[in-house]
Amino acid sequence: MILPGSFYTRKDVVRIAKDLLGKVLVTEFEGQHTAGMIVETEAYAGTSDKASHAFGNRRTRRTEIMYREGGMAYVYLIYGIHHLFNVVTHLAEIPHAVLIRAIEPLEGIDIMLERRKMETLKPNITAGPGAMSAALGIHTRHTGYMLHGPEIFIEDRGIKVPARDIVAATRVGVAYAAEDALVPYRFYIKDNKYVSKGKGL
DNA sequence: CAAACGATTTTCT
DNA sequence: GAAAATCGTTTGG
Repeated sequence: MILPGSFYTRKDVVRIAKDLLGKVLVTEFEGQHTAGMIVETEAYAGTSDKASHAFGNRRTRRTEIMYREGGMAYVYLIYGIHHLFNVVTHLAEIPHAVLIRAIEPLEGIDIMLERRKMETLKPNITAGPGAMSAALGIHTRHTGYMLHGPEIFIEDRGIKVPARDIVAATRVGVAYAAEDALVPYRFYIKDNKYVSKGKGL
């Protein structure tokens, strides 16, 4: 089943980040169906989190989407090259979000290979937020899209991830965030080949 | 209006 | 392991 809005509007962004592990992210762009199981996420806890774009209640055209009600996509460009896909959470006016960092390909693998210009299926096809977005065809133009379709949605297919298989770690690429770089807001499925190799602290 | 920079990936040594 | 690639957003004049 497709996750309902109530899944995203909960107030505990860390809990949502953990709950998203094992869910299936699906995109349907121009008739191209691709899907993968989420294996790695990071939580960004709004105005008090120095690693968040919304730190200090900063509202700009780019971050405005995080102040909307949970349940939509926030996609932005990083390093001028990579598109990163986030899920907006919490209620309106509270800018929380979960970054989806990696998935395990399930459907439309041939399409992903083509988008990534790869010959064979290797873990790095979707290991890492920029790579994953490229494989699924996600672009900054998709910011604001609802996460219950028709083009982007996240499903619960009954996959259960045992608590002992969820690993908490520090977030990647946020060393500038001082003490907030130390919080264990990154979650991934233990021993999964598609988890990115990015280093926390 | 100009300048600096980043929630990364790839390539080359 | 280190460095380059590359551009929209943010910030300062």
